[in-house]
Amino acid sequence: MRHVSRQLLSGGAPDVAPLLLNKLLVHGECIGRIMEVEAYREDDPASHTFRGRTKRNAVMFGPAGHLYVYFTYGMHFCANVVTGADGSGAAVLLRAVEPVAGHEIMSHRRQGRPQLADGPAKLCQAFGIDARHNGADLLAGAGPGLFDDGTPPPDRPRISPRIGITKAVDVPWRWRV
DNA sequence: GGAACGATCTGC
DNA sequence: CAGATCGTTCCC
Repeated sequence: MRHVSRQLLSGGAPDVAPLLLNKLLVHGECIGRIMEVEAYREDDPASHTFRGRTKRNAVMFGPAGHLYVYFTYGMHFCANVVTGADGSGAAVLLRAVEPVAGHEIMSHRRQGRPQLADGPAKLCQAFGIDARHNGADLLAGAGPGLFDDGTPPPDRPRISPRIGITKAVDVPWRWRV
């Protein structure tokens, strides 16, 4: 199994997002197949980068292949794969993965709840992803990684507007298997 | 300095 | 459907 290529992530977020479906998120013994994603980019009112670079969103403006982790609602972390050219302020939000391995530890981290990773904050909790992983390189080294096991993205992913936002609510940048 | 608000989840 | 809970952002 090999890392996803940096090249694959170098395009615009709405182009890259559907290509991440069926890729594998790996962290420690936990493995999950990506089932749902959303795209965000700099000219997009719903994006954290819309109002320019800040300390919080700096990673999104960095090179593709790094992890942008943000804290929200006072208690949740969400994880994004940074895409596009260095300086472009775009990323793909990981909204859901299907657990492939590490069910036991995920279930423990999720306090026995049956839904392990079917939401952006739930998957971070299940995989033990938090602020320490903000900026991590997903394509090299230890820590969380993004892998390709040869499973292609779906030919006809479900496409719909993004969830939980209040701006650009009709932009259809949500893809799911 | 202060207030408003989340790319959410859970339990009622 | 409302409450939890706090860092970030924006406005005064």
